[in-house]
Amino acid sequence: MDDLKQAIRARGGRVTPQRVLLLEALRRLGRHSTAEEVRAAAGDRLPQLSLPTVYATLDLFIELGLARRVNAGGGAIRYDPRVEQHDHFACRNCGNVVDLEPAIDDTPARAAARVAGHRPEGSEILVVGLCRDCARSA
Amino acid sequence: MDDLKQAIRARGGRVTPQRVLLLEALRRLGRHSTAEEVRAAAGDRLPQLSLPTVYATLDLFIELGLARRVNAGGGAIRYDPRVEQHDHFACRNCGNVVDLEPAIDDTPARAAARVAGHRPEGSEILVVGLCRDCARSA
DNA sequence: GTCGCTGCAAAGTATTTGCATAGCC
DNA sequence: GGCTATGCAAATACTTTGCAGCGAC
Repeated sequence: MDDLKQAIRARGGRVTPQRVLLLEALRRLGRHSTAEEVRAAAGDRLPQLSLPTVYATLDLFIELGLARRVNAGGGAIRYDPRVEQHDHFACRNCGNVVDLEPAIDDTPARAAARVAGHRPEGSEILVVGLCRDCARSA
Repeated sequence: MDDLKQAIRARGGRVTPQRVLLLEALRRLGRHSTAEEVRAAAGDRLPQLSLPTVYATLDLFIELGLARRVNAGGGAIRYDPRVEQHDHFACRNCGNVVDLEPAIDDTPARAAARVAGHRPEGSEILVVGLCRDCARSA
C-alpha cells in the first residue's frame, strides 16, 4: 500500500481512507472487478462510500499506473489491479473474465499503428467464447 | 446483398426493407460505426427507422456472420461489416477507430484459452493511443 | 486555513424490453 | 392469414457532472 501513498504524494494528492480501502479491495477481490463490486467489497468498512467516488478513485489508480481497464465486450467496465501485459478471456454466457497465459506478442500490431502514423500507448487482447463451466452445461 | 437474403431465409426470417437498408448503410459507411450512425445513414430513405430496430438488426447481422462487434474501449459499441480477422486502433482522444494491417496471430491466446478448458470462439485485439491527427496537435 | 476529496442528487448516454400494429411470406 | 419484425415508449444499466461540506496536510 506504500506504492499508493508514494504515487499520490508524487502527484500532489491526498491519501484518504477511501483511496486506501478501495485499492485494498481491488487487490483482494482478485481480478476484473466492476466498480460496483469494488464498492461492495470496500463497503464493509465504509458503508456510505459512494459510486462516483469509486469511479473517480479507480480513474486515479489508472492514472497512477496501479490498475488498468479491461473491457469484457459490453456490460460494465472491469478494473484490473494487475498492470503487467497479459490477455483476457471473457465468457459470452456468464460474463466472467479470466487471465490468459502466456501473453501474446502485440509488437506487430503496435508497429502497424506506428507505421500508420499513430502513437500507440497500450493494447488489449480479448478472447471471447464459452468458459469451461458454461461449455460443459451447454 | 444476396448474401443477406440467403442467410435470412436459411434462418427462417424475413427480408424486410429495414434489414436491406441497414446492411447497405453499414457497408457504405465504411467501418466501425455506432448504432446511431448507421441509423442516420439509413434514415435518408426510411426516416422513421427506430433505434431498437437498428440494434435488433445489427444483432441479427452478427448472428448471421455479416458483421462483428468492435469495442473501442468505452463509449458506444461499434459495428464492423468486415468480418475477417483483423485488428483495430482506437484513439483515446477523438474516439476514432481504424483498421490495422497485418493482423496479429491470436493462435497462442486461443490455445491458452483451450488449455484452460474454455471454448474460444473469436478474439479482438485493440491498440489504444493517440491517432495521427491527435498526436500532431498534442 | 486551504484546497482537494467526498457524498449526494441528478443528468446523460447507451442499450434493452414490452407490447400493439404492420407487413412479409 | 399467420407470425415475425417494426416502432413507440419506457425502463434499465452504467457512468459522469455539479455542487456544498468535510477533512488531509
